[in-house]
Amino acid sequence: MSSLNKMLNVLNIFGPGSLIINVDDIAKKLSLSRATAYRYVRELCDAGLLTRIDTSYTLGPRIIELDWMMRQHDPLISHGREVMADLSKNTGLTVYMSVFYDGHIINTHIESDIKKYGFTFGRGRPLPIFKGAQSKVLVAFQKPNRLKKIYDEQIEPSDDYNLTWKEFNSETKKIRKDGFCVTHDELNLGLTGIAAPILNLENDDIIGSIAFVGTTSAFELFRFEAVVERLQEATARIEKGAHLDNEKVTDKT
Amino acid sequence: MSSLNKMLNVLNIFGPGSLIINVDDIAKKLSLSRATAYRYVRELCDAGLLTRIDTSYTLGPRIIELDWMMRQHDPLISHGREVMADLSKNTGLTVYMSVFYDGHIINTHIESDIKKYGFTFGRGRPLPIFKGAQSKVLVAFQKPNRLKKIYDEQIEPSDDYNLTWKEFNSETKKIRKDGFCVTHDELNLGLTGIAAPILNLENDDIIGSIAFVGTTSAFELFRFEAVVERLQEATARIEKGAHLDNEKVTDKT
DNA sequence: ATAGTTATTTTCATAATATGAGATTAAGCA
DNA sequence: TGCTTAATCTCATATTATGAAAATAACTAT
Repeated sequence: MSSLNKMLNVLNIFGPGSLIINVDDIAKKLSLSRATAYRYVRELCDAGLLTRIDTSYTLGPRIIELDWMMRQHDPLISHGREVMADLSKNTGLTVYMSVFYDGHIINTHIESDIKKYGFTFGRGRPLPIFKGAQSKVLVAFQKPNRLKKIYDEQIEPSDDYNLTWKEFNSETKKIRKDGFCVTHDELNLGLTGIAAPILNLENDDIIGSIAFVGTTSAFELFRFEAVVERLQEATARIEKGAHLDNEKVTDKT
Repeated sequence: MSSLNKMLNVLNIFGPGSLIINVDDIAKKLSLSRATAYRYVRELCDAGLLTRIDTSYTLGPRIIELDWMMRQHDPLISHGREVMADLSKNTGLTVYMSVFYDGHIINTHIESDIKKYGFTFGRGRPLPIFKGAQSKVLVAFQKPNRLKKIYDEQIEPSDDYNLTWKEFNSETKKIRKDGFCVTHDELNLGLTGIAAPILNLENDDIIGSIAFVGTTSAFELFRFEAVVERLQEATARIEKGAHLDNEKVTDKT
């Protein structure tokens, strides 16, 4: 194992339950000498990924700043923010934007009347790989070789799922054919979600998803087709916006 | 320079204007061989700090997830969120929470009617070290040796400031005496800010600040003392909440 | 599906540096 | 201003990071 790898492992020991750690504990947990632990911590502090609190260490300001930069320049967010706010305002439902990133699914933006949701389920909230409308859309639209990889690595070996490759394959095929996905009670009891993909217009790769989420009884008020239509209008607008950005960038070169 | 340092330098070249970079450019910018650049990028991708897009690389999902974790477990945010939302609702002003971190000042939470503010000035937005009410409060309440260090390293050498140590010292002393700070037009023309410190009740160290920000004309509506009082009620509540958390944690050990 | 292209990893010898134990210095605190 | 604890430095040695080129893997387009 390289020193680079060992140093980056320091970040892994920060989690709920241990957010502030002193150097001796870091050394112990990663089987490093005190001197080496101090060296790693110093490098990470210099980079801003860690910071000192009294005589212990915790995650640093650089993380917050980098996330801000990512948010500022994310074309999906900049084109989707207002669109999503409108959807939320007009329906009273919560609207999520989510992405697939290295085999992980996370929310990247939320628009909701309920402030608490923004805190708990907002940007950065990890989601299971194939539960809930967002996740399923994001997975279903991956390229065939990726789909297989996801199944082999994350669905098949997991106790949370009980899907044969055939079942998985036909479920994703249906989602691709429909162009959206509806789920009930998969992430939270009593909640329904409807998600649609955001595609890259140049090559049809999926780059994100938008979802309506609300109580199942709230959804009973709506005409299903109308909700899907609104969702797809929204994704279409975001797709076009991101596409235009792309053209501008490629023009420069 | 250590390999650790060189690897972490890769993160520095991602910024507005260059958010997606290919390995050859990384190698060139940091004077690394192709092989080494690939090695660094691989380590950073494995850690989730970078991620691949097509054949280039960009900041990764780990940053978003780490920020989410920091937000979830930040005692100031969890105790301040609702308090701040109430302040904002009752006044129509924007309410900021900010912290001092390694010589940098950043916003960590915002409550505002104006959604756009949340995007642009929200969590992660860097602030100048001694302009605006938040920054000034956060600096003024630092311990004397830190105060001197901040002046020497960031105020005195900067063209943005024209303060002698004596002036700086008396300005911070006044802020400490008042227990709050008011500024006009320092960050944005036409805006006024009022900030108060959030202190650690055990040792009186400053751990953050809360600020009202709004147009100067909006402030004319309010009785100044009443606004300050509301602000200090809010900081007192957050201080007590954080203090209780602390006691719980120390009880465990 | 397959060839052709480009991106990425591996190999290997060597130079560079990461490492640990203890000594030294700096920082924090009463 | 001392006094305690945290952090850095020193130095010899083992470890590994490095670059150039070759091998492989991942895409693309047919």
